[in-house]
Amino acid sequence: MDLDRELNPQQTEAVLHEGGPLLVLAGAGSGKTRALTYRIAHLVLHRGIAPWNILAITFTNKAAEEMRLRVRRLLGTEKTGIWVGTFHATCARILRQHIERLGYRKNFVIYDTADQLRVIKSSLKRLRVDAKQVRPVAIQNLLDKAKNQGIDPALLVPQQSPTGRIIEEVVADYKRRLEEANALDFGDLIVLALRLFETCPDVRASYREKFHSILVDEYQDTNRAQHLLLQQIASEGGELCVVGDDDQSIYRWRGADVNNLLAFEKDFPGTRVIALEENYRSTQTILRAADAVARGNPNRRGKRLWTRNEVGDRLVYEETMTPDEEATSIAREIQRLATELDIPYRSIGVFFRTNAQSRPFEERFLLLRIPHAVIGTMRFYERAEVKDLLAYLRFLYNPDDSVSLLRILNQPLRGIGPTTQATLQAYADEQATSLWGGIEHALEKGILSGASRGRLERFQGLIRILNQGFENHGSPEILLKTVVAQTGYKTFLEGKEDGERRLENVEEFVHTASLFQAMEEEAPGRETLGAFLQRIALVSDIDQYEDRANCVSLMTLHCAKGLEFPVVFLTGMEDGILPHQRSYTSPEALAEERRLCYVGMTRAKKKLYMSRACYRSIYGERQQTDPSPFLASIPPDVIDFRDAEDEFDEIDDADPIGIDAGNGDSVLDYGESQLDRPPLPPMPSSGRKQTYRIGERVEHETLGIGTVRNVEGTGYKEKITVQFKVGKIRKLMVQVSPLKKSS
DNA sequence: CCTCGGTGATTTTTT
DNA sequence: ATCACCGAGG
Repeated sequence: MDLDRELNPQQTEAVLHEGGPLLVLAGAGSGKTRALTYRIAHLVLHRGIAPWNILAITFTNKAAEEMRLRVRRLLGTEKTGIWVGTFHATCARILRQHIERLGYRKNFVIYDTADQLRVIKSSLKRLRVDAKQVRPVAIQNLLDKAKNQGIDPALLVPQQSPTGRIIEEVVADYKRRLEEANALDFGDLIVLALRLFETCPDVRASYREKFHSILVDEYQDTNRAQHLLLQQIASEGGELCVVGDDDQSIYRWRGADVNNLLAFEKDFPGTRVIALEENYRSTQTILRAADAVARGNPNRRGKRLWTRNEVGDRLVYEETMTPDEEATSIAREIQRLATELDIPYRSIGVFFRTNAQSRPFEERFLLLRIPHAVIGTMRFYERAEVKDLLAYLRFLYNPDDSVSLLRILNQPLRGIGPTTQATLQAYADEQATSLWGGIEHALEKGILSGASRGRLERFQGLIRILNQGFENHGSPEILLKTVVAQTGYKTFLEGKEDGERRLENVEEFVHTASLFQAMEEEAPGRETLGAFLQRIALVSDIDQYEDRANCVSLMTLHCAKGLEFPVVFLTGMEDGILPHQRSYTSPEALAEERRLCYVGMTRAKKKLYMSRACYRSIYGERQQTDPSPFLASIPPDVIDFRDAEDEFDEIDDADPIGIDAGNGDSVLDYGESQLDRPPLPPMPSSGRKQTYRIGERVEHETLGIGTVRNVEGTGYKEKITVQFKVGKIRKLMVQVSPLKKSS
């Protein structure tokens, strides 16, 4: 390991730093992963720190895997003993050891978002609350928000609101249900680890001692709870090193708080700050354009990213009429790149803001036979058949997991339907036990009658057989095979729609289990199953993303974080799509959209394309679009305007629309481009401003008070979408509707 | 108990 | 456009 030759001075400094906290501000493509892995290697090889005294936190499991690999290569050994993982995985690992100290049983399961929603819905039902009155996702958001901040969800229940009491009850019931099921949601993993350290000083002390050296990647995307956790385990004598980039903070909606990064020195006094500003990834042109976009935001730490790379090509911006044409045009360009320039498909990334935008690309690419992979849609473990089987495993691991039990009770069908389930649930509630506890109790006491009793007994018998198999060899693979065989799951699938495909998924799942088995070193048993389930609960699809196949990668901007491609297509550069409609609710949300744009742009190494469709269907309704305001920030001399129609007239009286954070002299700095112009009649040259803004309150003669959700068009074509208090959503023509502004 | 069709609501990003 | 939920009929 030759530091001087392989690292720049700032990276070297980050690697060598000893003692107090270290904050590395690492711009896009500045080789931060390199610095991090070298730092780890240096700790072990030259400073005599034992690998098991090192904790490295990454943002995704994929990043963890990669770091593990790189560290292994540097250290030259297979088993390093270093803890590398996401916050969630790390906390799960800690809790697996000590959760009994918090009154939970050791065999806890992890509830994902869907499981969480099931619990909330059943709580609502139990409390006889109409799901329309209190939306389940609203509860879910509240729970999430609280746990991300490390506070009790009860504290976030709105006190004034008429539904406050109900929400309070649901939140309390949710908590009870999860405890009863011995289940933790994602937020709990962090919060409970935090509580473990707070309430058990001895445990905390042991981890403080263990983790002499802690490294955290993507620090800008940590939330409050994670920050607190770090404060708990980072010891005074130890070394804490965090790496991040405030310009790439894109998970605010998930509770991430850039202030963790911005105010790091305040929370950890004596911090040394190092900035990595040399970019090794992109051309000068791409960097210049991206930097200009980033500058549109206030409150940045600010940095000067530079590169020794070539100037490179200008960016290409293209407008088409529809998303289909956008996809067609990009598909053709990709073909051209592949044939004329010999660019392999795998070096091309196509990004979009929302998953829903991927469809036209998939269709076009399929048609033109462009090999492609959509990253991050319909995760494997979310497919019904996989979830079913997983539920069996989870239930066998933890019989109190009622969500899983409810899923498998009648799957495959065995005549234990909703009615029976409700009866059983009511009985279990009465007995203050989990659903399975209630069922066993009911069977024992002979409370149930006739048919359903027999069916339940048969189910109980099945579970007994499975449990026996589990005791004999707890290997997930064998257990899974037993489940499939004993339940007749394959037969169950055969008749169904898409049966073939689903059977394949079952096979694949079994295969995954066998791979997992092969990785484990200990003899299979309860622990193995627990570890297997935990892994499944915490991996996402980007983690599975393998770039060995020569495919064009289609993904959302969020998925693209941390990746790079020689050629990038940034699509849907439209106001309302790239700054997403919903981000107009707050300046912070809007700033995040700009960062998202920045992240997308900085993924590109050589070529960056941006595009927009002038019309897009939203809610299945065709709407005109405006160019993304972010385009206005890009200096005109680095961008080529390519027009599908190839007509290019000047507009003289156009008003810039939306927020204008640009320097005002961009080619793209007009509100509407040629293609927007309606054929007839021509727009009047005056009165083209929008008179309403999103979020404004309005009063309608018959519909009453409402809030503006969307504004489209200007002048006599101005239309607003209003959500009225009475619950209706209406789209109204401003000029003709009996409307007035209200306060 | 299942399937079908209508209804209404709902749209960001995911550990 | 798509999905979840509900009630009616098989």
